[in-house]
Amino acid sequence: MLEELIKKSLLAVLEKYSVFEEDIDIQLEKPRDRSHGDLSTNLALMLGGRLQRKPRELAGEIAAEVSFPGDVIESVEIAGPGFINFRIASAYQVDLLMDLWGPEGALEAIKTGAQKRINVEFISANPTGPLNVVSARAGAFGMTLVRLLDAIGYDAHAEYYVNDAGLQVGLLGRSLRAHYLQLAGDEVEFPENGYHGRYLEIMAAELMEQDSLAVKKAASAFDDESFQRITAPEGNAEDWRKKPEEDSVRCFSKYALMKILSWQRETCRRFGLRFETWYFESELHETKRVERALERLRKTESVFEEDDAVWFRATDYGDEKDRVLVRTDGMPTYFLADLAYHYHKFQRGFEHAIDFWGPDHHGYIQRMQGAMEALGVARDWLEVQILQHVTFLEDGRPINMSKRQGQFVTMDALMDEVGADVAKFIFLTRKPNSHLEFDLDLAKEQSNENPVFYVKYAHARICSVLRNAAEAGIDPGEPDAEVLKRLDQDAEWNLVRELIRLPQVIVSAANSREPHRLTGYISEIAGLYHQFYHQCKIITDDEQTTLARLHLSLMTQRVLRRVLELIGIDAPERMGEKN
RNA sequence: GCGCCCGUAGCUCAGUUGGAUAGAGCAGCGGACUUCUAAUCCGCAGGCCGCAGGUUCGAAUCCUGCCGGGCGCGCCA
Repeated sequence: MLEELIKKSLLAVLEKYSVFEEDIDIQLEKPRDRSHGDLSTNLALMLGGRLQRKPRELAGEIAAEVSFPGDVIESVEIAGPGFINFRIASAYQVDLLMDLWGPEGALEAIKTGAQKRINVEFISANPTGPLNVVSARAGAFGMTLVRLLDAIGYDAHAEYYVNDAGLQVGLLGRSLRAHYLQLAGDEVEFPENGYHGRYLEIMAAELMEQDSLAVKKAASAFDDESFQRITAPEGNAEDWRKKPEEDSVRCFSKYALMKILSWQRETCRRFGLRFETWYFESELHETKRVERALERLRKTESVFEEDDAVWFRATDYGDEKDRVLVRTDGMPTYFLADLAYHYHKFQRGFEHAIDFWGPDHHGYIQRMQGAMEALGVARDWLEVQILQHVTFLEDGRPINMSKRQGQFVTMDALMDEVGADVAKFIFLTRKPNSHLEFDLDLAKEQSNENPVFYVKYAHARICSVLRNAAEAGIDPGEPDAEVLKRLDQDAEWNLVRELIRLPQVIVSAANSREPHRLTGYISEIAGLYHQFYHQCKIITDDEQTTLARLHLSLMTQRVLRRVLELIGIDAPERMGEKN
């Protein structure tokens, strides 16, 4: 690593001042202003006070004495109040660039994850309706983070938790049943707080037409292992209708759950989300994991009974209040099931777990981590990322997204209107913890001005240049260091300097859980390529120049593809209707 | 009331974890297509980084207090 080398060389000089490695954390950073060199350190400023020296003077001495092996550093200068600025030799920058070309694309060096297994859980929406746009944002973040973690050498596992055992599913069945009975002409009272979504009306209408064979067939959509436990209820809606209310509701619930999960899964596929596991809450109950988790927790003396309920002493673990585990009616709370779920996640051998939650769940973090701690799992084993809400604007006005009102923007509608790629890109331009305002009209009507096209266009433009080269009978072959070293224009080097940042961008995006750094990075790359394209004619009469610029184009293409792959966006060969 | 998040150009947001003259896109104004794709590029204009203190060589960034906005504070999930 270049930075390590510079630090080592600086430390060698610092010994004269009786400053050693353990005394100081040398910081190297890329200056904003390029005239300040490629890398800069503030160490003279940091040491000035301690050594009773003027920082600028000190910087001068250090700069004069420091030396580097090889021809890596071209120049060392002091500037400002005492910064020491380094200029990296262009030949060395070309070497760094070439590292990006191999099959691992210079990423071998950043694979620090040691194949540790990390579970990344996201979306986990209630199975009570189609996925909405909040889930879309979570999907874009979660899936990209999984790929980022894999890229730096972890074994990341995408997981979706299905709350199929709670009261909401019963309410869903009750609502579907009410819709159905209404269609069938029965007098029914709609359940209090029931689901009024149009999708349930449609589902009820479909049910009118379906015989038991059709119902069974609907279940066969689930072929993969995660969904083995999902089956269709026997018979058809007419049969269910005749049953006693409780049995009847159960059948309608089962059917609704099955249908909605098939929608959700299809929507995820369409959005490019690949979950390795769909984990069902009902399985936790069936396998007695909920009870066992409670038993285990009881042994820790952080459980007590009061008012006929069972409580977790969450206040001992940093929470504001103690929390109920088992309600007065003997039913476990969502919290207990969820904690059993996370404990099982731990038992399944994940060394770390990352959950993406909505902002309304942030008050839930303390009790969850507290309970895990009580069970003997380190507090930071579970990491919770809060994703702020998305406000969708249509006609300049926010859209009400309450499911209960039956009026919300679905993820499918979003993909229909703006496309999956545009949506993903926009979601990933903001950091997780900031609110996102998504103007639907702007995204679909003025989609040419969307940043995602800017990046795609840069990629397509490169493809076009390469096609033209091929047509002119030029075969650039593989990028070559000797050829690239002939680059001599500012626009070319601006691009080179940015391209070689790829590894560190990936590392920082992964470790900070901020995938939005990727979109910023490729927007920058795309911009620099467009500038280069305008400033430097690529295919010229000069064979050497042509070759060097084609190689630079190939490198840019490689980097754009790599990052677009991480985000899950298509890199088109040419721009057209579809993009 | 308590807790968490946010406040940066007219709008939407970045700001490399404390660095040098605070950036980009959109909107506005002015330029560049006989050209390897103009879905692009170049230029201009736009700022009390919510306010006030503090920490130090140095603060949009860290600490404290206000102001303003969002969310949470269930034996719901």
